[in-house]
Amino acid sequence: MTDQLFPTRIKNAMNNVNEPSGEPRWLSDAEREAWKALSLMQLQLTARLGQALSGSGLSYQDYTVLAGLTDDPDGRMRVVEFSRQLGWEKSRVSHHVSRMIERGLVTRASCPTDKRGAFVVITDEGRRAIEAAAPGHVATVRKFFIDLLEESQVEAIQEIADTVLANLKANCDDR
Amino acid sequence: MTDQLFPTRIKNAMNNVNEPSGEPRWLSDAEREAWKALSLMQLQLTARLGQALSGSGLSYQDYTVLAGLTDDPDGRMRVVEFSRQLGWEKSRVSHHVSRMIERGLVTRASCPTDKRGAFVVITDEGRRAIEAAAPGHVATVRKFFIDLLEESQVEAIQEIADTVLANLKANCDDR
DNA sequence: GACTGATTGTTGAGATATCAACTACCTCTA
DNA sequence: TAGAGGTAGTTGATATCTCAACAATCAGTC
Repeated sequence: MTDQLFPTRIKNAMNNVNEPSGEPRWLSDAEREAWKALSLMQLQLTARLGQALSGSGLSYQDYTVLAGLTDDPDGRMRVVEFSRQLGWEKSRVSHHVSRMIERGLVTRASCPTDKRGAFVVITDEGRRAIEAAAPGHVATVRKFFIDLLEESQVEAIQEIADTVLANLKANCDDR
Repeated sequence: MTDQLFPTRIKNAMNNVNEPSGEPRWLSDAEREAWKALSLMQLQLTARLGQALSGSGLSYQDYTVLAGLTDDPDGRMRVVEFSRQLGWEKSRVSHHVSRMIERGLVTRASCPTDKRGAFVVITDEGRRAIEAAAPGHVATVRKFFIDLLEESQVEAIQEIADTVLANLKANCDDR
């Protein structure tokens, strides 16, 4: 019916690299709507999580970084590892960490085994900040996401994401 | 085992508004991992879609806007409607449209029935741009997402997103 | 050891997004 | 019709992200 995002109405395919011959396989309504709904959900959800955190003085991104650090016994993590785990560009990690350093939430430390490397280390202040924010944050995630879903749906998400991520990793370079 | 993002290690809950009494209900490993994987998937996927579009001169955001416009018979859409459909702040829509106007992809038009309102209207050039980009984009969405999933998984996504979005809408204001 | 190519992280410039005003208009009520 | 409160959209300042370039180091090979 509607053809937003992947318009079925557009029929004059030009410069079509991936489907060099003939008509491309357009998405069905169901496929298109599912992708749209998922994108919208993710946007609204992260916006909501961020706004619920606002009282704590942490952004959702700050929280994510600090949570990553508390996962390590020594409260530290390599920049490159953040980049991978969060799906952030390395420069994004670097810039964001710089900002967090200015606020006293984390520190940088050099890596003894790889002299190029740098650790991000959580400070006491950073630890206090996430400890204060965590219960409220988890409650928000529950209220707006987890508690709305059946266990099977959580499993479905995991399976889907794993499949997609594995495929992305397998095709890192090619277009 | 791991406790990233929602550290089970953090036990000293303070300032906990949402769970005023006692220990918060932390997320299980499965719940935490599923949410993390989903977030990562979305990030990597949109990054990949954007990078696949790069040859066309359109960003993923540009594509999204143009696709929304081609969905309308007159190739136009209200700013407020974009805001809702894409989950963008209205100022984000406004700024982005301004940039697209400079590139000749869209225009603004006043709304006769609501004099506060503004339409975003696709131009011929905008139409040419998305027509050129669409087949490749759809192919990318298929390659990295849709074609990897069973029909039942697409349905599951739709159901989950609908549930979550409905709940978000129901709790627009309260914290 | 020294060369080559890849990896790690930072930086600065430019692009994009958010936030808080602000204007203009609508809608409802009296 | 006037007023009050809400909605639509823009703007500018600020915050954040991306991209390309760069320096430093690593890993493998000769």
